Amino acid sequence: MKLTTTFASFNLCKEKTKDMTLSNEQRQLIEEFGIYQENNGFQPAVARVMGLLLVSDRAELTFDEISEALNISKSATSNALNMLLNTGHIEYTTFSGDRKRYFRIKSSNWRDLFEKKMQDLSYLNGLLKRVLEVRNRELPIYDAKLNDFISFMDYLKDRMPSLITEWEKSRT
Amino acid sequence: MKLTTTFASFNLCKEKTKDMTLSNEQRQLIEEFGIYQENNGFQPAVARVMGLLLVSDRAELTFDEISEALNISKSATSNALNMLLNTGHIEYTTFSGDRKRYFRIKSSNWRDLFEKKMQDLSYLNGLLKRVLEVRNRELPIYDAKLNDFISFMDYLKDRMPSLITEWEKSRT
DNA sequence: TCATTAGTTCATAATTTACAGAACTAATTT
DNA sequence: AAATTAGTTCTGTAAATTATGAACTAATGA
Repeated sequence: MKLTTTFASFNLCKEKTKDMTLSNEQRQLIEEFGIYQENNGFQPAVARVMGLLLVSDRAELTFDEISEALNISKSATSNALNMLLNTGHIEYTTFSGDRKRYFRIKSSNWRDLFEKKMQDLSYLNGLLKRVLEVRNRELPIYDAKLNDFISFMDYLKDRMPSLITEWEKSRT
Repeated sequence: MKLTTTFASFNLCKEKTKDMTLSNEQRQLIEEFGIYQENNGFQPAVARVMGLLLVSDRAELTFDEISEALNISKSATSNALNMLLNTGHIEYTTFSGDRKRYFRIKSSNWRDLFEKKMQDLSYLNGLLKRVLEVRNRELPIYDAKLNDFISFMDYLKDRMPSLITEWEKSRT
């Protein structure tokens, strides 16, 4: 364990009031969120980094803080951060006179995440439409059931913009 | 390659008109759907079995037909079918005087699949609510953004039943 | 000029997974 | 009683995944 807390004499923008110690609930939640995101196709370490940036009291963390908080090697940290940068899940800020990068969850992340889930459903729907085209069932009942699902997905996609508008109105 | 087409003299319920040969488009679609379902956490072979049962001209296929059509071993077939039975994605019928089981995609599968996607979002939302509870951010803007997402997910969940009703009405 | 910082890249080790093949079972048929 | 059918279960393994540690780079600081 290394002491990382430094007392810089001037501290303009970086919110260094909080230190990095995580409560047990925070650690627990990082793991649960991590497993959730593993199931969404993220590598374990990548998923934990997302979790840490999400539950940490500090919104922005440095490379070393992440590496130490999660007890993962520098290479794993490097790999995870670049992964998340490339996929647009995180971003970083810098401060003049400080070589470190401060990583945080991208603010647009939530809307994007939902957008992606919808696009995923849309892709599935495209596949299912092709299924109807290529298969040749004797009984029309099977196609009818599949058509129902496709139709509902299309309906949902159509209604989504107005749903968002309604939601925005509902919370003024 | 083995000849599997048998000409039973009486053929009451089983739709044996079609044989099992798959077109190139069908094979292609099995792979694409397979990859899609791999990304949803299914094992490759399991995902291919789902794909086959989806795109096949025959709605119901036997163990051996599946094994041969996909060129996977009996153990892989057994494992895949039991997996899919346990998770409720497929079911089977039997016919008296025939020891084979005829596997097909569960008819409720589409609604269930959508239901599951929604439950997944709901679980994520639960995690994010806990995130707000355990973390202690200086700047309220971060919590506000997360709250927006949570709020929209809750709204969507509330509206879902009425959306389904509206959709049903819209297609009479 | 030497040391330190903030990472990156590479080779490799440790797991994990996903399947094949063979041996097995339990029921049915010959 | 022997053979066949319709699978299941077990063992081994090839391949893929994931992370580590060490060596490296490029910039800054003493």
